Amino acid sequence: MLNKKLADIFYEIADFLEIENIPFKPYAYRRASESLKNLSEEVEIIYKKEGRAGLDNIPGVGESIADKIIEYIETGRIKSYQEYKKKYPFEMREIISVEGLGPRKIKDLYQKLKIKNLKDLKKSAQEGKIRGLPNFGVKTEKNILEGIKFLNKSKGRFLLGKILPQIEQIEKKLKGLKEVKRINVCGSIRRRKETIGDADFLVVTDKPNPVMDFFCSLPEVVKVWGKGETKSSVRVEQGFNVDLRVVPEGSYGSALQYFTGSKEHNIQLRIIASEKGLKLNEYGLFKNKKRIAGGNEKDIYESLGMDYIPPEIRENEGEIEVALHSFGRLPKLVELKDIKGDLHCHSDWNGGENSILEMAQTAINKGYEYLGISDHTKFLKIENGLDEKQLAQQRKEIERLNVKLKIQNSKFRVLQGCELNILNDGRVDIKDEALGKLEYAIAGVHSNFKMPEKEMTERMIRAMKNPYIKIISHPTGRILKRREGYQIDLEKVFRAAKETKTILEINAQPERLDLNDINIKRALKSGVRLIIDSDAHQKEDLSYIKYGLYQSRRGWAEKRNIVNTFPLKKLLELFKEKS
DNA sequence: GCCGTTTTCGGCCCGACTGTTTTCAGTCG
Repeated sequence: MLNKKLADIFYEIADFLEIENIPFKPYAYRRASESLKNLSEEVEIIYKKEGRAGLDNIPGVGESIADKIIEYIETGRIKSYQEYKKKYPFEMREIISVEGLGPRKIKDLYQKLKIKNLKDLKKSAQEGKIRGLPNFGVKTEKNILEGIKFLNKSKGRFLLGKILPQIEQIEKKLKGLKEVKRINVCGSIRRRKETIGDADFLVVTDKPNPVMDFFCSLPEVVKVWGKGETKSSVRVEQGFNVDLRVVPEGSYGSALQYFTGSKEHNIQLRIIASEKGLKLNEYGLFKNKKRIAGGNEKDIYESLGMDYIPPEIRENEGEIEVALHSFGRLPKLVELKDIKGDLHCHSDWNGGENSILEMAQTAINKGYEYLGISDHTKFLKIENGLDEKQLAQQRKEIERLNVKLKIQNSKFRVLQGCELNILNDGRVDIKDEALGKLEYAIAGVHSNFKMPEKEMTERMIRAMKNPYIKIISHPTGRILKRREGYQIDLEKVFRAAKETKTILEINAQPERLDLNDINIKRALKSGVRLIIDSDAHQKEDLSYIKYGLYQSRRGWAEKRNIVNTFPLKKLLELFKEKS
């Protein structure tokens, strides 16, 4: 957990340096921060194993930042950071989340009005005290108030699973216009990040006016922030902003590349361009004044001597080096059509909405080969968890259903699993004898989330040693925007998963997405097998699988890494490997 | 503060917009 803490500290130090108008250093600290956040190993372990040299190998970490990391590992604090905190005792990260405020303005607000947090800020703005400050005005004051309101309402980010359907609907409507020649959504939505700040559309059209008119008067639009020939910006009823930009056909590819991001990816790309004596911006890739690429995105990457990089992995997490053929190759990312089944869903046997038959029918319509029913077990009374006897009864129903399917000449099969509860000591709530009669069992932590890290890790590893438990569900327990995951040593969990041949789940519920992208990448590095599961509680939820798929693509997963891309026979053989 | 095969000093992505100014600083993506 130190990595994240240090990443936050360095990010804040960058803010402080910006306040003091110190050039370039903020950039260095932000880079180190980003690098730590995405590190697959904990810094204290690196330091213990390899000492200072190990820290020095972390990109963006040099002498001075290594010193600070060591200081923190050894003393639990960083002196220079504490001094900054004392000098600028305001809630930087809290206030900075207000749109339009950066470190410098925040410093002015503190020094002139003693504003220390969002509450102070709101009060001063409401009392009209801000408008009189140099470089502030009535409009800034008003924007601050609106910014605070927005923050309170939305906390700034939205789940991809809530936004994407809405955006796809708007895209479809815009596509229907005869004036629209090309359209794409870009930004973090195109990269399929788990949470989204806002949405951007890019459009090619000869007649921007009717397109903008149509866009700004969509029924879901509740406010028009601005409307012009090249850019319009609206708020939709769900509370997020959508921008639409019109770009010339010849710049469409470079604009798409630029507005898709990530920012870090783009910075790196521009550096590569400049090393080749080229200049890259949203209008194209230029050699001197001549545009050598821009019309489509693939040409940009190609002209820079790179393989095309799928949007989901454009995070400057090594994809650029690989695409440049410096080492390795880009992964051939898993696709939705590769998915052959779903092994984590719930039926009406434990209080779900739909019968096993209805769930199976939906799975058949999706083109799946198999569906695993994995209802909760008895410890979860609130979910009507099944006991050994009920599992046996359910088995009969599933067998009858499979016979019927066979008669209909369908190759589709329903499997019986269950979702066990990992008790405090790592045992589970169903007897082995009953587990032996199922095709597989999933196990997950559903209670006592606040256990200390060591105990939680041992708890989960003990469950993985159970030969009947083939899959661990939602391995970190996090719920987006609501709760952090449990304290758990994932490196140990990954190692144990590999040793015990236990599959880890990528739970595709939009608010879970657990494992997440970073942990998927780490798990794959450890040689762990993964599965994407919808955890559907009703038949419609089976389509959540795509959010897990996006997440696994962001984690560089290939088809071979994801076991529910395997045909049934191979999957069952895999289960037998562990026994 | 970091980085490096034109490197151990000198450069660090870049353009647009906003709100404040009256030529620009700060912020954003």
